[in-house]
Amino acid sequence: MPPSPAPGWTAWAVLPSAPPTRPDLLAEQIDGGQAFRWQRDDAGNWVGGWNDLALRLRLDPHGRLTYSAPVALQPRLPAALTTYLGLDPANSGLTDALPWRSDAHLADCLEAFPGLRILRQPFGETLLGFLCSATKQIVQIKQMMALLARRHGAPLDFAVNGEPWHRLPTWAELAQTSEADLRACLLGFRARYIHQTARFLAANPGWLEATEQAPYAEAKERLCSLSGVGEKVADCVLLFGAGRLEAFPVDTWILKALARRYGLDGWKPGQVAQFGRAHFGPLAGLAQQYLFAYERRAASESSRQGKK
DNA sequence: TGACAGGGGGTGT
DNA sequence: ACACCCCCTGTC
Repeated sequence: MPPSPAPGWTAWAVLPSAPPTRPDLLAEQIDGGQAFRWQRDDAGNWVGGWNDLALRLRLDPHGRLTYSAPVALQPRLPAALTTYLGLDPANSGLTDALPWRSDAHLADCLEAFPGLRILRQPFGETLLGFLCSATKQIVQIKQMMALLARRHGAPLDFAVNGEPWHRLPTWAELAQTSEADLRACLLGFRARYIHQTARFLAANPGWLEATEQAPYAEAKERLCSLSGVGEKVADCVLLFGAGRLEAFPVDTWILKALARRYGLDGWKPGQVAQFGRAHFGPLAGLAQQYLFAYERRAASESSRQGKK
């Protein structure tokens, strides 16, 4: 039996809470390593989602962010989208509290990516994404997420590029999935981490919710007790999935960025993290995202130049 | 066009 | 320090 036809999508509507932006900044915002579920559709729009929500995004000719969603989801938008994109009023103007006045490099980064926000994603989905991230690039992590969703996540009631759209599997669903089936989603050695974490979460109802609510230090300690979660992954989950802007994930990009821009050659991740918290303050995670974006762009520009 | 390294947004031992 | 898995990318 053929799938039922996809219901209609709403007309494109402006999201009033989003300041005008540029295509490259929108790409950095939703596809720059905070989230792994956004892709282009046949028309070049962004398509993505979280939980049971999915929608399309594009900029209108004035650079205003517009969205279109399956009609059934319309009542829950734009509030959910505003929160997801980190555009709630409480998050406005936070960059001004960063020490850019005394840090010329940070000032450059802020200027290069005006309006960049920390996303506010579902906690459990963020954990899944970053459990997959070890020694993987964004494109590969997105591939794992897409396979996990297609094979183990519930289909939602609409199609993207002619394919039914699936939400990510819940942790309860992952607990029912064999490690071999996870491996088949190109997870490699990460399959065991996810399998073990899923079993643990299934055996400890409420544990994830309590972790999300806990104070930063306690939440990080709890996350680090999970299989496959170290300091870097824990900080990513807390930053991008719980709005903890004090979390300062140190990955190889940040290691390189601080070595090069702040003279921290040879410093170890833990030392760099300590420097970050001391130098950038309680919003260190926000600063981190700007440094990260800046360093990635610099690397891609120099590699493009290096080619003939 | 097709192999073939090399390396990749870490964690665990 | 290394292994872990294995896909992507650049290169020949």
